Amino acid sequence: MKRKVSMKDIAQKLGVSTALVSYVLNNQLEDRINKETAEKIRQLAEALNYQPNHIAKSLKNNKTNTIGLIVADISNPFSANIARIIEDEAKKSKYTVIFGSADESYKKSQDLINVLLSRQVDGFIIAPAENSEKQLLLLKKQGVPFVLIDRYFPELDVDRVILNNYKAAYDAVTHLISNGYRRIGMINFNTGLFHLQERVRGYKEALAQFKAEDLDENFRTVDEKAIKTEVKLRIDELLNKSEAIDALFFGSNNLAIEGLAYLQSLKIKVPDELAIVCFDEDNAYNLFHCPLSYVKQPLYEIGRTSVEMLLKAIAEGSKNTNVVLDAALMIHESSMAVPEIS
Amino acid sequence: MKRKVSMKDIAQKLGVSTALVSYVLNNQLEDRINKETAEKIRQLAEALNYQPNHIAKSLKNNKTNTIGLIVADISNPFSANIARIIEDEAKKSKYTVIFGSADESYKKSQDLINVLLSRQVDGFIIAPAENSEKQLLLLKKQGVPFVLIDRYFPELDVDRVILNNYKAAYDAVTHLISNGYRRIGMINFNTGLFHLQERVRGYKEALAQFKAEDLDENFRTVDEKAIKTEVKLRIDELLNKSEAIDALFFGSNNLAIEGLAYLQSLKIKVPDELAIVCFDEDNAYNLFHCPLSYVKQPLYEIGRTSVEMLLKAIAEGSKNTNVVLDAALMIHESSMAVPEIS
DNA sequence: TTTTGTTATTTAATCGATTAAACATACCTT
DNA sequence: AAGGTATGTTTAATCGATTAAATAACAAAA
Repeated sequence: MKRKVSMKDIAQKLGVSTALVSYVLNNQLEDRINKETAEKIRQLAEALNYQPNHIAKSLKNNKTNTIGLIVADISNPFSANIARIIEDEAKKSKYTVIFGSADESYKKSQDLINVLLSRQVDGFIIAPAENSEKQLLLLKKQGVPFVLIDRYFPELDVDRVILNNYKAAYDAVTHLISNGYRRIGMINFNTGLFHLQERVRGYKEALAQFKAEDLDENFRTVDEKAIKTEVKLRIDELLNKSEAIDALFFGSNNLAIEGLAYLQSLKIKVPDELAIVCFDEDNAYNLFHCPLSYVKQPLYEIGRTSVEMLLKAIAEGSKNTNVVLDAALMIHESSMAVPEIS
Repeated sequence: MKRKVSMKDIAQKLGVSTALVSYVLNNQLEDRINKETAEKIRQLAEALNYQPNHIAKSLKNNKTNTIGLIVADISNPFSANIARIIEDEAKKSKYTVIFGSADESYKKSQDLINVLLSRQVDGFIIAPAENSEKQLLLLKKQGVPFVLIDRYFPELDVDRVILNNYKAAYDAVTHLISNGYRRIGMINFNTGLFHLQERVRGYKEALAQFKAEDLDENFRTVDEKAIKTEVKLRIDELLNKSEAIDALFFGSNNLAIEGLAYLQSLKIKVPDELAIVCFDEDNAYNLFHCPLSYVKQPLYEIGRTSVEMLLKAIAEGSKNTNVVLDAALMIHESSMAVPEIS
């Protein structure tokens, strides 16, 4: 790669100091600098297509204007959508985003954090992996600004933008109940991730309204690593019980996609044979034979708010702000069958 | 953010020079350095959790070990999947990825290139926007290493990893023909992007096998900015003709998703009423009422090869290598109806 | 004893930009 | 004429690491 044009090049060609070039190109000391000299510098910079070396700037300023974004998997639509929003928001403030996928592994997450730290990112936006409390605590102790999104640890007092997962699930299941469904199943990941537990809590709390005991009867979990096979098994279980479920609530978009694909292959009619509510939005939902009800996360708000909070934390230090956003329940046909009178 | 530990800190605490610290921590001059001194330095570095300042390193070495990835839109599954593969491949060689979405705008694309260049990325992987030939040519003239993926400009002699789009489309349509379909429609973007034109060429060439004239009869385009509304209009046109189409080929995943959602809402039975072949893979396809045939791009190969080529171009200069990969036609029910005998 | 070699470490320049402080010149004032 | 002020520009240190070249101390060879 050809050496790029530096301030020194400009300075030498014009017989001035690099300091002067710097002042001019940064519009500093404007009232002191000779207008013609300034103009000459500007013109030559333009002519040579001078691009400031951001690396040198960063070294001097101890500021890279870079955000490290750590998600579970950038190829997951949820992560990718958030990434896009964060990218755009960051750009508005002249920040650039470096991303990494942690794959639900706290080891990978730690590696990523280290790599990005050594690249002097000014702060992080993190959808943390399970068991990563310790590394986050360490990050906090080091005074590194960061904001958690999506996932979090309730006992960890840090900046975060999260969903009221409990309420979202509670509302979804209550909606099913009020539409007459009584044997409502839920499929969730078998995980310690708190935000997913909150969804379970919301599900059970809603169930408890009309069902005094055995709230676990129709609740199933699948292992994140064997999602394809286990979702099928769990659905089979729930459908082949003596009292088969009449509605099913999916705890995440991944689960919904796999589950719906299986229901499709079973030719199960939604909502007549089974009502459905999904968590998260997904383009894919539009291809299903029945318009799907789903819990819609305010992605834009999450992205916008997290960037805003991070930039504030970078500038003024963290205030450990806890922003809780509400989901919207998007109701469509999949949860609205007129209950049969039997 | 607390100031991070530097080599200077280590050097001062041990009363040695930073040079020595540098040599030790980089395992250089190993046979010259006193083993005990080396050990002391290593231990202190460990104890203080020293992380090298990659920015300083980059400035000195004129090498950032960073790849700039420019895609159309990181929130598009195709881009997101590629991004993930590139991330993993880059990591293997200790490279980090900065990404940006160009949104099919050559202006945004140019801005991104400038921002990433000023951040001294070592090279780019670019899925170029329409009309961006000039900026790519400039990049080439500046000696900036880059590899094009997905899209390309045939007259531009640069490194690239592309699909044989012509063959992919030709095979897809030939498959439909050999299954008895004769009135085969195609919906594509109204665009100058060469790779999409190649798909059209493949479609028409295949049609030409049994149809001498008016290859445009069942070909329609939609504007990228009005995809939702226009896809519906075009499908209506193709279905409401005096001789309605009996098969439909979508030119991209976006088009397929929108189109299939509309077909779903029209309750059109696939493949009985209409056969379908899509371009690109998408999770969403599994939710459709009929397992879909689609053209599968070798994403992993594209990602792996592009990173490999870029790193080689960074190290040794570009060889203007042109890698053309073949797609796989994944045949499922949507294109396999037994043709009615009439 | 002088030279040569070996081992261990430091010095100092460099990467490209930033910026406080110094310097230089011209012009006013009293 | 001495001092002050405004204008215009340069000097030099700095950010954190790298690395060629220099240095120092000592042992071995001539």
